[in-house]
Amino acid sequence: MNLITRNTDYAIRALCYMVKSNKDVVSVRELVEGLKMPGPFLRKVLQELNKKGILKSYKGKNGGFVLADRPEKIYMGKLIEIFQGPIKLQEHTFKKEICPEIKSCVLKKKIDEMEKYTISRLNSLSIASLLKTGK
Amino acid sequence: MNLITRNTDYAIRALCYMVKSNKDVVSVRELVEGLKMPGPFLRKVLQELNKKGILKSYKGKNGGFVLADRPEKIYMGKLIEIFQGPIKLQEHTFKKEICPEIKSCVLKKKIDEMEKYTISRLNSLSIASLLKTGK
DNA sequence: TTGTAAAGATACCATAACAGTATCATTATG
DNA sequence: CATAATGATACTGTTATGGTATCTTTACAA
Repeated sequence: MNLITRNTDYAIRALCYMVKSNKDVVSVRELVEGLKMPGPFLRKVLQELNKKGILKSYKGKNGGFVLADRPEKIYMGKLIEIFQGPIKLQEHTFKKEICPEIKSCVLKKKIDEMEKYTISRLNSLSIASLLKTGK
Repeated sequence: MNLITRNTDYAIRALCYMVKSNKDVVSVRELVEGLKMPGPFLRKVLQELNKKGILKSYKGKNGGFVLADRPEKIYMGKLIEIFQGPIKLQEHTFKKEICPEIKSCVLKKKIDEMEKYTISRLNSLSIASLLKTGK
């Protein structure tokens, strides 16, 4: 199972790298060199982050990407949602057609509990908090 | 994401059905009629449960399956493991080749925490506890 | 003693999600 | 105005999931 897929993962690492780099603008080329990721894929990821307002982009020579907000304000929950949609521990299964006893389904209730816990955790975890090493 | 895949789900429902039926032996045919599941697939699921000691099987006419243990002793964690392998919220991602900073990776630690929580929950949830409705 | 209704074993198949590539257009900058 | 960057989009390979299909084996009951 993957709570976090590859594109979300790349997004997280790229954002961390950008914060640590302390530069005005960071290009895909630089990120690829620093992080050993497949370039075209990472580009697609960053374009998506731009569309969703996490990054700002600058085209043309010396262009690149910049965080649109402080790293304290960028949460894992949001990033996951961007690339994977709403966070769910269980998809499709608990629908009427598949699970006729959905209303009384104890399993569904329990999984919903776990889901809430997971979501709240992910929503309290920011890029900034990932960078506080040794603490 | 699917904490529980279809085969695990079918296994859970079949086991619940068998407990509620109060019969000595329950055949696949009966389960298919009662639960509206694809027969061949369910058969494969039950065969697996038999191999793993969750069910006992009887071949031949009037044959079928019986729980090998009390429903209080059959846990979701175990069922998931049978069909999906060890429970993981995150696979493959946190390996050296992909995540060079694995030792200090804060994200990994946080996800490991969530994983432990989830596993402990699933391991405290038995077939019997799913059947205690209204409580 | 034999037909039949069950499970056992295995091989095969369709679909969708994931991970990634390839290409061409657009836009700043020097 | 060449070039180095992003924007947009279409395509592709692989794998996991969710099944089918088929043949074998076994036991009961008439």
